[in-house]
Amino acid sequence: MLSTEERTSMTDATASRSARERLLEAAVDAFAEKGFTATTTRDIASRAGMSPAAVYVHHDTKESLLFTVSVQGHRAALDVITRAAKDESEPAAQLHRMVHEFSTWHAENSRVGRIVQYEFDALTPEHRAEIAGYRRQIERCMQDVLAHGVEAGVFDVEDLAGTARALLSLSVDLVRWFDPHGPRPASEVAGLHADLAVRMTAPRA
Amino acid sequence: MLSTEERTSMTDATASRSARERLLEAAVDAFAEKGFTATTTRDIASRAGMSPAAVYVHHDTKESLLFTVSVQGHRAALDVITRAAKDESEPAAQLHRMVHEFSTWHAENSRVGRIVQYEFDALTPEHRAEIAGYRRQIERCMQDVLAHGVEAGVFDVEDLAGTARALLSLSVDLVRWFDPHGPRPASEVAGLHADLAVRMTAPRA
DNA sequence: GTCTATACGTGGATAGAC
DNA sequence: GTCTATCCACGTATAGAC
Repeated sequence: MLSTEERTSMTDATASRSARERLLEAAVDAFAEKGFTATTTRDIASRAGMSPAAVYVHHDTKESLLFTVSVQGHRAALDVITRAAKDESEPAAQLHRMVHEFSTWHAENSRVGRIVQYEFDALTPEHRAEIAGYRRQIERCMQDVLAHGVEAGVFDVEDLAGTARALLSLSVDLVRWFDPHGPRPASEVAGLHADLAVRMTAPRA
Repeated sequence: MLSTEERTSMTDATASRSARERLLEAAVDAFAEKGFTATTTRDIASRAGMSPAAVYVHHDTKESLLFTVSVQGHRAALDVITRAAKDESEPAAQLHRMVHEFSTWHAENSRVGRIVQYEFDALTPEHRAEIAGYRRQIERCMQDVLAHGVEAGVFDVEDLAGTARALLSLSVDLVRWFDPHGPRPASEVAGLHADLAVRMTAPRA
C-alpha cells in the first residue's frame, strides 16, 4: 500500500509530467521549425499554452529541454536498430531489415531527427559526451552485423567501419531532405535504401 | 584604354571587394562554428577586424551574407560534379569519378557545406527559390548519368530519381560528420563512396 | 569607408503575488 | 504550479562625425 504522502507525490508527479511533456512537445515543434537558437522560451511556453515563467518550473534551462529531446531521440533510434538486428536469421536479410527500419524511423521522425543531428553542438560539453555514447552504440550495432556477414562468408566488405558509417549516413540524411508530405512514402525510400545496402555488401562477380 | 574614372572606380571596387571578402570569410567561420542565428553581426565584424557598423557598408543584411555564401557554395559544388560528368568515357568510371569528386568537395569544404545545407531555411523565400535551382541542376546531372548507364545496358537501376538522390545524399552527409582532423583522409572516404556507388548500380548476378 | 554612439526591440531567466 | 511584471544583457541596424 502507498501512504497518503506517496500517493500525493505520485499525483503531483503525474500532473507535473503532463505539463513537462506538453512543454517538450512544444519544444520539438519550435526547435524543428526554427532551430534551437532562434527558438525563444516564450515561443515554447505559448505553444504549450503557458506563461514564459512556467517553463522554468518544469525545466532548468532551454538547453536542458534540448538535451531531453536529444536523449529521447537517440534512445528511440538505438532501440529501433537494436531490435531490427535482434532476429539473426541470415545476414543479408538482417541488414536489409536494419536499414529499412532505421531509414523508416528517420523519415517518420525527421523533425526530432533534425534537432538531434543538427543541434548537437548546442548541448553543453557534458551533455554532448553523454549523447556521443548513444551514437557509438548505434555504430557498433551496424559494424557487428557487417562483421558477422563477412565471417559467414556472405558479405564482401573491406572497410567495415567506413561501410557501416556510410549505411547509417544514408539513413540519417533522410532528416535533411525527406518530406512527409512529398510524393514518396517513407516505406518506399526505406525499401530502396535497404536494397542498396544489400547491393553494397553483396559478393561481387 | 580605361578612362581615369574607370580606373578610379576599379580601384575602389578592388579595395571594396577585399573588405567584402574578408567579411564573407569571417561570416563563414562564424556561421560554421555557431550557426547562422547564433552568430552576431558584431562577431562577424570583429573576426574581420572591423567595427560592427562596417558590415553594413559591404553587405545589406546578415541574411545577404548567408545568401552569398550559399550561392558560392552551390556554384562550386555544381561545378565539381558537372566537370566530373564531362568526361564520358564509360558509365561506371564516370559515376565513380563523380561520386569521388563530389564527396571530396564536401569533405574538404565541410564548413561551407554545413552552412549551405543546414541554414537553407534561414534564407528569404526569394533566395531559397534561387538556391533550389542549383540543387535541381545537381540532381539532374546525377540522374542523367544513371539514365545513360541504364540505356547503355551497363547499370541496373530501377529507381533512377531515388538512387540519384541516395548517391548525392551519401556525399552531402559528409558535411555532418567528416572531421578534417580525423584519422581518415578525405580521399579515403571519397574512394569508398565511389566504390559503393558503383556496386549500387552494377548489374546483379 | 571607417569609426563611436545609440535607438529600439527582444532574449533568458527570476521575483513575488495568488 | 501558475501567473504578471521585471531585470539586465545583448542583437540588428542606423546616425552622424571624421
